[in-house]
Amino acid sequence: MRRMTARPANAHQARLLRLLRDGGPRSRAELGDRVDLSRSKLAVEVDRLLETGLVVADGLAASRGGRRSHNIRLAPQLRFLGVDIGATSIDVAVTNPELEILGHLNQPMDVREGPVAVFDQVLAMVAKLRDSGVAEGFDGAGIGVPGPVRFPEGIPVAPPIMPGWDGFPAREALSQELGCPVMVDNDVNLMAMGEMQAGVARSVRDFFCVKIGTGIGCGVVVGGDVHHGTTGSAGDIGHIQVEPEGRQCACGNRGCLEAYFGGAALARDAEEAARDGRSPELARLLEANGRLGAADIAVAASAGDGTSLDLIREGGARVGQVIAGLVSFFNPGLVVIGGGVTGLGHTLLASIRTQVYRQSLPLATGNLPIVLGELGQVAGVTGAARLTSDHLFSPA
Amino acid sequence: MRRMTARPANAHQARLLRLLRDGGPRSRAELGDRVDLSRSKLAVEVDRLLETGLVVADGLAASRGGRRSHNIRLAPQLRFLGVDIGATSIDVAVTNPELEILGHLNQPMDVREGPVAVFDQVLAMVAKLRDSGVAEGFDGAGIGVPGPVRFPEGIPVAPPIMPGWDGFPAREALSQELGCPVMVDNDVNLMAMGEMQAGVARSVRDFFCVKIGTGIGCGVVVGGDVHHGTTGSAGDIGHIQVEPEGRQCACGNRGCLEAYFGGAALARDAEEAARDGRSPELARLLEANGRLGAADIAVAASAGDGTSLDLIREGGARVGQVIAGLVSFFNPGLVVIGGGVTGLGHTLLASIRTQVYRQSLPLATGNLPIVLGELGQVAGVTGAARLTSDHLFSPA
DNA sequence: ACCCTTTGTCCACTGGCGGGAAAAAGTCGT
DNA sequence: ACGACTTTTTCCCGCCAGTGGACAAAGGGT
Repeated sequence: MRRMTARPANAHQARLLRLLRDGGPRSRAELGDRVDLSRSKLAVEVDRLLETGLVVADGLAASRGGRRSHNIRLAPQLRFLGVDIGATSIDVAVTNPELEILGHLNQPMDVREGPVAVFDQVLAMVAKLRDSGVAEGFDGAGIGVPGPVRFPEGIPVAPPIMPGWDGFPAREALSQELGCPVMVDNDVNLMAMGEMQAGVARSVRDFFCVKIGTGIGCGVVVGGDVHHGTTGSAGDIGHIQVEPEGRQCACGNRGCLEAYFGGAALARDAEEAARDGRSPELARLLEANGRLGAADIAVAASAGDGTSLDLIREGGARVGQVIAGLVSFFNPGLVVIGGGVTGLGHTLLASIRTQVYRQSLPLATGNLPIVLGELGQVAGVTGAARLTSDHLFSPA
Repeated sequence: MRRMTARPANAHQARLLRLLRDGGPRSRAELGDRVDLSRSKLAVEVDRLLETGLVVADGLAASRGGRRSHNIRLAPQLRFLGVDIGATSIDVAVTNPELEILGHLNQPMDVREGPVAVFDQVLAMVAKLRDSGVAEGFDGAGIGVPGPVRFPEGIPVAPPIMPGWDGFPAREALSQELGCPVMVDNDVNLMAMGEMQAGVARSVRDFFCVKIGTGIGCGVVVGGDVHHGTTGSAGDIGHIQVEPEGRQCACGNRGCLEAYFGGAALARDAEEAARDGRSPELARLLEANGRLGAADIAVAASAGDGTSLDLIREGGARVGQVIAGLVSFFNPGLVVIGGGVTGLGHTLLASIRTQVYRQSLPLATGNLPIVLGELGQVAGVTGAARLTSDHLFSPA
């Protein structure tokens, strides 16, 4: 089970591996066009990578009109594991070396049941994926948890919605179980990495990624790297105040963004509207399901329910208000909206956009796309796989 | 007048030059302790630097008990020029290679008079400094302007308070006049670099620096580098909304931070209080000076004037409210407050701190110092000198 | 067929770099 | 005051990685 995957010996090799990961198989010559190495040097480094087994030669490359050349590709049996632990569910996926998803499972689970129960569940899901034949062992795993993480160590710190996780040595524990290197980060940061790897943020170097799920968080990318902050809590925007002396929030303060928008607040508002009789549509859904969530509001809204539309618009305006401030501060090249509420779709997006474009200065917003994430449920696991592959594909 | 200063040939040399700049003269052996180079390699690189004239040998180093060694220092005749163009005044300073200020001039000047007039004034001040004998020519110059700058090109873009500067090729123009390389950046970014070079932010890698002068801006430092953002407008926090449907702001929106605090708003509020009869103290000062500024409010406040204290407290709370949000987002290791209103001192700081510590989560604020800048008026010019020296001390 | 292009391989030369040894010039103990 | 020991600088040799050119292999186009 344990698998000691080789690591590149130098920055050149690391560069080549990432090129092959992100651009797919190519010939030596095409690699040479991309890196600034002499032909001899390139040949030497590729040969060494072939020796370690990290890459293999296969098939002929498309001809460019001269001597035929063989393609070089990452060893096809490499497997990365991506785990995304959300507040209320777990995603686990296996990818090939190019970070394409080969198998994906999702299971509801409350993170508050604690690290032991959650990790048992994760391991069961991993076993199931393994049984399905997509992987035998893993060369690296990335885990996203819904709270701040002391980054290099991979240890959650003071996570508000994850009692029992504080200081839990997640990285160590899982590394033992899986027999491969493990990287841990905040789930929102991984979503950002996912969108950077395979989603809307490809080739954008400065952006942030707002995830609106049960809570609200934000992954910050500076110069292509995730910004963790001094204590690993960067992007924790759910408790920014949007209303002085506003609603009581679970964190103890008043008027936090999360007290107005995000899964929990939205559900509460919707249920209130259902019981008040303000929205017959929502009342009907509440009757049917026993409780309401973002998905129900989406349904009601698309059925033309005014109350639901108002809830989305008001929430979007609140989020937009916060984003507008952050855009002024950070001047990103892109803002990505993701998470459970993306089902609210264009109503939400329009509302956010209106607010941001109205409140920020033209220089910062002039050419600023605000878009929904492309990857949906696989953003987190893709980012997790990318995190661990970045680690594996860096000089030892 | 034109001066072609040599540049380091590789990253090792650049590293050595910066070590000598920031740590002062040292012997070869002490340099060897700091960089990971073999003795031979180090000797070769130092010899080359000696040949180019960027460094010189002088005097004996403090003995560590063996063969005596000579100190290596940056060529003492190197001179950097730092120019800080504020909204209402210009600072010009000349530094030695260690970025210590040898001569400093300050002149009031309204930036709205346009780039030509301002640059004439700058050149006059430079000439005066040159006449005073601190420098003959310059090896590099850094300029700070009070508005967004397209960074590598050194061109102001759409500066709200600087009509006539949009697109003005500041870098080119000044480079012609001074006969040396010129770097241009936002004045707030330079203040941040200054505090990082010689002030409170030494050895802090992630922080931001809020400058409250006529306007309000913020320099953002990530991993030791200034973050410019996609269009160069990162840190433009003066127009973050702090009050929905609040006061009309000059930018066209309502409720901007700058409409409540910062030099202009503060002066207006103070004059209003003076005329209302709410503050006899301020009325007296208004009578005496014809108008009021931050300094007058500081005087009144320290004389115990309640209205002035309230103004400071309320403004501090508003700034604190914005900073609290940014702290949650960015999770810095330090927040520096600088600019013209630092005269308001501890009343202001206390008010900001209260607000930030109350509104942000403990994980982000737990160990977060919020302090006044150390460098005051020389922060900008020091940062400007650092900017240009960083440029000069990087591989060609 | 012939020529040109592209790709892969080989090899000799160069220059950088590490580290040993010795020389230079101190400190410190006796 | 002298010798032993340290620290620093300088010199020098050998290793080896990387460069770039030559050459071979294997196509395409005319």
